[in-house]
Amino acid sequence: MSGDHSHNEDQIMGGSRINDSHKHKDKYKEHKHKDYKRDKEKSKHGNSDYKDPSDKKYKDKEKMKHKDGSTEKNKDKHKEKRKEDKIKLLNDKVKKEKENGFVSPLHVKSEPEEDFYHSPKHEKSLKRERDEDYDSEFKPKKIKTENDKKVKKRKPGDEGDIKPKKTKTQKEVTDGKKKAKKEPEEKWKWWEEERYTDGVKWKFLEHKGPVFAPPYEPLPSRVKFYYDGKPMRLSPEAEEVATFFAKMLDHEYTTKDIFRKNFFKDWRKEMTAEEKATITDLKKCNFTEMSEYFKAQSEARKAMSKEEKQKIKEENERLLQKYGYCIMDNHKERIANFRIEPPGLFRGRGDHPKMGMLKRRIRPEDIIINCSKDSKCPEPPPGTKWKEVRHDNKVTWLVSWTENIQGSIKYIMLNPSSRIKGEKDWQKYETARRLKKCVDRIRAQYREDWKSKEMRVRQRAVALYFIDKLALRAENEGQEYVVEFDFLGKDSIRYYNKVPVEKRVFKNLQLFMENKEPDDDLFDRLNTSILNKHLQELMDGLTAKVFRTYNASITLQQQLKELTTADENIPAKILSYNRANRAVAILCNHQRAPPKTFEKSMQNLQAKIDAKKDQLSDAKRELKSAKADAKVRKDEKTKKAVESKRKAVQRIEEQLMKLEVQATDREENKQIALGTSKLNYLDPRISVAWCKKWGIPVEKIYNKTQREKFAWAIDMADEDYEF
DNA sequence: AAGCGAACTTAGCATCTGCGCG
DNA sequence: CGCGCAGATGCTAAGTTCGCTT
Repeated sequence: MSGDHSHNEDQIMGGSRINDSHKHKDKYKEHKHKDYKRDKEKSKHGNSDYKDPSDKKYKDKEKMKHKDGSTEKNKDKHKEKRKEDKIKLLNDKVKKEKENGFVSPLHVKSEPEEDFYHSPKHEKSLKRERDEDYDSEFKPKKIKTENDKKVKKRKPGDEGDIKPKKTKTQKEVTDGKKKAKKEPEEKWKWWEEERYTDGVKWKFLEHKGPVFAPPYEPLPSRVKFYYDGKPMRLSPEAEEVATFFAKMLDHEYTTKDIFRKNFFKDWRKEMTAEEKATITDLKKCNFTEMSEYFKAQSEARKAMSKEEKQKIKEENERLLQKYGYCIMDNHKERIANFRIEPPGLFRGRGDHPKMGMLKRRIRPEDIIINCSKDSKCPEPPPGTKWKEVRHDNKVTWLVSWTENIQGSIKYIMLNPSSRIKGEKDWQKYETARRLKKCVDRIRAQYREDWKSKEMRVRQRAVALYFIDKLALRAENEGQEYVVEFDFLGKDSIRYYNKVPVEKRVFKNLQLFMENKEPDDDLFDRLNTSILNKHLQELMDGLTAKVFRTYNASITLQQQLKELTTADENIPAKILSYNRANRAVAILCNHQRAPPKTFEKSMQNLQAKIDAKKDQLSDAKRELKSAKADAKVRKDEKTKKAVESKRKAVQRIEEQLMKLEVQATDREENKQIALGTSKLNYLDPRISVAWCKKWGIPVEKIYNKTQREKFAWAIDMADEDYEF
């Protein structure tokens, strides 16, 4: 593997970064608000009833802001501002501990790796993409029929026999027209089939439509709402919205001004004229009875008998069976989210200006159905109509609607285990593998470009450097020049990192800052469109996020190689795996708040360990005495006793060690979330190969859902797979 | 060529589930 | 045989990218 830089332990397991970077509630105090400039008031889309005057105001305000910054030309700039990023350059002659030795307190807007995106399109047809993105050795086409290694080849559609794992569900599918085809009893290996090459996503698509949120059930009349101390009966519409608020009473955000203001405004819109006249001050509203009622309800639900619970479960299962699957091109596929999002109060992440707004109930009239012409089109609920039925096989969604908060479109799509998602995922990793082949060249080039006389090129090159390494790695070159990043990234997760950079990069950054106000764009000659065009020239299909995928996967592979020791037992190997995974998660800044129960659960585990230790010393003592006994008696029976004691000791030792490993793992994982990288950035074939190589059951690494998503990888990767 | 919207991926937290334990 | 917890799953917001439009 070529030019991957290796990380030193410090950086990977790194102390300060993680500690510094967990989210904290008051981050906005320091960071001001996440600036929601991107909010573009799309509400025009037929949701005018929710259009909110204050939104407009917000928008206008935004505009003004933009104006004076004179930086409003492109999207990435919006983003930069929005994030309120800062890069502080610090001259690190001052050692780490002296962090206030900033040479230059300049605050410059900058971007985290993925912020330079945004490309112009380059017409790359879907078709081409498909074909080229797969590495030839795994071209399904080839595999298509008979090939190969372990696969007991079978074409989908043949009669089955493999363990009918999914049989039950599969059976029913056949009710429709697909009957003839006889649905495969075994799992369908879509990865062995020919792919579409022309942007077509499917030929046949049939489904039952979405499941709507249950209608509102008015509160029993004994549950009162009080206004200004006096009980008040609300109209069902107003009451429903009030219950949304009541359900959140325990949450901190019901105390936030913006939240309350937005809620109150939207709530009033649902009120009758009289209600509106009466209820003019949210502070005078008392929702506690409602809140108590819901708490009681949820208690009651927990206390339900198991028959009742069973019944609910069965009902859910029925719904799943009916609505949770579709038929796409002769195969029954699982739908990811077949339930429409229920109404409620919007809670954006971070300091969202729209928090508290009413997210309205979606009705059939809001829904667009997508299915094939020759399918049985889903029926809208009696007495209603769909907004539209279309037959667009160039997209993958089955149902869509426009949401009223941001005006964006929401979709119902297939599960990650489906062919359509899996192929795309596979393709993503193939693109990253292609990057592997030319990453040295690309790196060499951007380093060269740091010296360019064209500002544009320099900026592009520095940006690319950050995209490549920054979030993902920090090289240790002398530590003489350090850049400090501090901004809010996706989901308002704080990104905080100090990165040693090469001198040239540092100097360039200083240059970029010359003659600029702290609020100006650091990369003023760069936008995502330029960058992306450039990337596209460097490698077909290259976009900024490919670097993330590549760096994540290559790091996993490297770390696995480095951390796995042949003579370790399985739990120890798994710890190594998790550590490798953790290195990636840290690189990608995948953090989590330490689980609320973390301390407690750690203590529990420690208690178990202590207990196990006691048990072990007991067992050892017994072994000893058995041995002594055997020495004297020398009969078969005592010999046997010694043997069994010995075994017991061994077993307990093993258990103890397992617990200890578990404790280590958990501790190290305190504020790291492994799931995201595992699911989205790590080529699953690396993990599968590792499992095969070391004889680790793949279940130890991937749970059921993950195995379903990565079925293709589990099936096709052998132990010498190399990313 | 920039701006926008559609489509699709990524993300962390909330809620649920089922299993091991007392 | 219920309880509590950890891990699994659900949910939906917030990203990226592409390509169309103007």
